[in-house]
Amino acid sequence: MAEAPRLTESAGAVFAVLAQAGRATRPQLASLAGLSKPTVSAAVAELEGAGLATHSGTASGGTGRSAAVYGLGPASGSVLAVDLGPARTRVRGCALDGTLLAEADTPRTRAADAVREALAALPAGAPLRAIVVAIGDVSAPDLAGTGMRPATAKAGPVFDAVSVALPPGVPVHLENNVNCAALAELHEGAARGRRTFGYLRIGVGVGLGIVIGGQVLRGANGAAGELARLPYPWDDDREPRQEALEAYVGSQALLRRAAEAWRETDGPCPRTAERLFALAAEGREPARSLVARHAADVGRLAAAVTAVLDPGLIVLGGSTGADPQLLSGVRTELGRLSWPTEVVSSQIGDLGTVVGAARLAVAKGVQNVTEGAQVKD
Amino acid sequence: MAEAPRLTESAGAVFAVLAQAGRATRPQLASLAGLSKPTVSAAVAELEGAGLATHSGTASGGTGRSAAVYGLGPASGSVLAVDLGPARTRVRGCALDGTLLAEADTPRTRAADAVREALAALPAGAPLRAIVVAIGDVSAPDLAGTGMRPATAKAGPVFDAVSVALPPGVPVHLENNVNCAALAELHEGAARGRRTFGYLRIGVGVGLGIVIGGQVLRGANGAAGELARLPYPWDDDREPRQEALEAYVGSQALLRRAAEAWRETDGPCPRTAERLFALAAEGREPARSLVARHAADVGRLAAAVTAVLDPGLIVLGGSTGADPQLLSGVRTELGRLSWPTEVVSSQIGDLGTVVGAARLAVAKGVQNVTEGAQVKD
DNA sequence: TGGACTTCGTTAGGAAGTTAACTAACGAAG
DNA sequence: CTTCGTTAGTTAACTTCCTAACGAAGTCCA
Repeated sequence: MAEAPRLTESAGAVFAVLAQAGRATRPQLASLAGLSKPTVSAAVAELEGAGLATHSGTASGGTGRSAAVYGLGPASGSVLAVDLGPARTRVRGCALDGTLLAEADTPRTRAADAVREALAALPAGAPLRAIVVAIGDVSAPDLAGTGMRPATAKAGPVFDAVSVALPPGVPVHLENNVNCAALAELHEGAARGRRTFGYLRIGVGVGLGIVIGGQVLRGANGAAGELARLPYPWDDDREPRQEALEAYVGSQALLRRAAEAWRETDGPCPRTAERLFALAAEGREPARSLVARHAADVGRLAAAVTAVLDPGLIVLGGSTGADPQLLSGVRTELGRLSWPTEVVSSQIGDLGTVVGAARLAVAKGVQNVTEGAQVKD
Repeated sequence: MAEAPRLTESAGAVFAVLAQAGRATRPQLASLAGLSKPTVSAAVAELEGAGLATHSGTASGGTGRSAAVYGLGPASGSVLAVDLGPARTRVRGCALDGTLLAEADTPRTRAADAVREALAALPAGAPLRAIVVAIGDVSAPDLAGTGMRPATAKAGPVFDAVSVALPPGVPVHLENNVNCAALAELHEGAARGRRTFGYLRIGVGVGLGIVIGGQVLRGANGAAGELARLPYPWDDDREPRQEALEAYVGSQALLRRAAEAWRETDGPCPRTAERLFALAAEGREPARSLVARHAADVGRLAAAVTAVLDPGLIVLGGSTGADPQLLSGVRTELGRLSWPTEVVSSQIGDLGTVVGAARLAVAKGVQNVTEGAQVKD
């Protein structure tokens, strides 16, 4: 790769806000970046020269002279987001303004194919600036040196399988899938406009994505939000066991309790959480009481989060957590136990993880441009 | 008050690092503030003119020309820290470099006297730039408008009693006492050099001060770290009750359990937690097993914190929590349940709260100088 | 069609800070 | 006592960005 033409500080700032806005006029860029008009003019000229911005039409704002509109140029390049989900692998390629450029979706086993497919669909001439891989595991610094690796064996093999398909020389960032989904809620979901909130995901397992001041909180071991480790059961005369909480509040446990509670007269016992919730929505017993009970359990989980963080907002997500049937039960239990805290359902479904990973990748990619060099971490 | 002579940005930056360092030469200021020598020279001249800095001797660094040393000037003023503790009220007046200028300590009932005493001992000519009041309560914005007030009735009356003694026109900041103690550990205690940790205080009640990236985390309601609201008891067949945890793990509960476990042959039953710990230190039963049990309980509390935050370090404080006898038991239980997390005992005793409040007040005071105006929040 | 008005973008002058080079002051070695 | 190396502080030229003012290019309205 040729000499990276280092940008001046103001040009970097303008590029960052241009990427965020997608397309903008010079006066808009000036106000967004907090710079003066002459400085923005100079910066735009610089970006245009480097191919990082292009003139893309004009905008007439009713009265007055019409302004030139700028968008990202071809040299700005793209980023890649990979969600190594439990069942499917989802890949997205995006421009630095967040535009979707390529998409792929395969079964987990064909993860590398999905990556190759998406890479092939990206524009060839421009640089790939960052890769974010979302995994259902805590990640740790790679012992070898530069990169990151999943901390446990859980996500290791799939990650390795995908790694071989990734182009060399591009910074790869590992991120927890719940954290990614939280970012998706922050940017285009139920937590838009917030600076601090918790994204509580309830499905087969439980997890929490913490956003404080617009930033994901990762923790010293990248394990912040790993609620499965909350002490449970916990009472004067009971010893907590490791990971017992997940076995209790996860969807497996929900189905197990359904099997126990179900009578012959209740009809066929549901095999999936979705089916159980559907029956509950029809008001059928014992589905309804099981779901109500589940809501109280989730409310307690939320109370544990609130007791520590007091985030002000909790977004419920995940295969069982996102169901609006839970909302009132969760709110009641949380209100009973803890601080006034808003509770809403996720607005983004299964795609949350890729979407959030793409947001993160875009942010890394923009950093890569504005800081001129490879971005570490 | 006369026209506040607004400082230039660089002079403000230099003042901030000078306050932090206490005394420094111009080259030191340049490197600390990240400014060039000429700029620092200009800034120092500006500060000296405003009385915010004074020449205070020279430092010869072995070889080469000896540099002029500067310290804070008389116009830099002072700040006040007030700890409204459950038994005693502690007040400290400090210069903006942290130097202790005045100190007072009275029973809780004579809080206003302590404030007046300390105020009288502060230099008269210079402005009082900030007041921080530490209380054992969550604080909320004052309904009247500008200030803050304790959120519940718990600390309200004492706060009002102190308020009348505070000079008008000085920004008052309320802060939770546990958060203050956490700041003390951060700056001059067991968490020195850390950026993120949790300060777990166990005494009559339980509380957690959270420091992330050197900043105290307050939460949406100022209630972050109010662990008393953790769901407890919690099991498949048990309903959590509000505030039940504090009644269980607080020192009252410890003494209640001691009374239950004590036999005639064990000698006199201890009336205070200190006495119980002393007996345990001698290896006497049942004190030893009660303390061991308490350690496991604290470990579970720590595990709840770790599951949410993964802070990497937990500092144990408070009347029972700070006892080193707990350490190994807490570490064992925490290690069993959660992530690798360092656990150490507090290095600062009862003074932690005032010391931390003073740190906070100094920070506010420096902001007050560099930003020229009243600092809100 | 031609002001009147509004907004865009550029030009000119100034404020603030940086680098580079120079002078000033101090200690130690000859 | 001089000389040399080292560090402090100043001066000068240059960079970057801002404010202010002006010319350019639109819309609105008679």
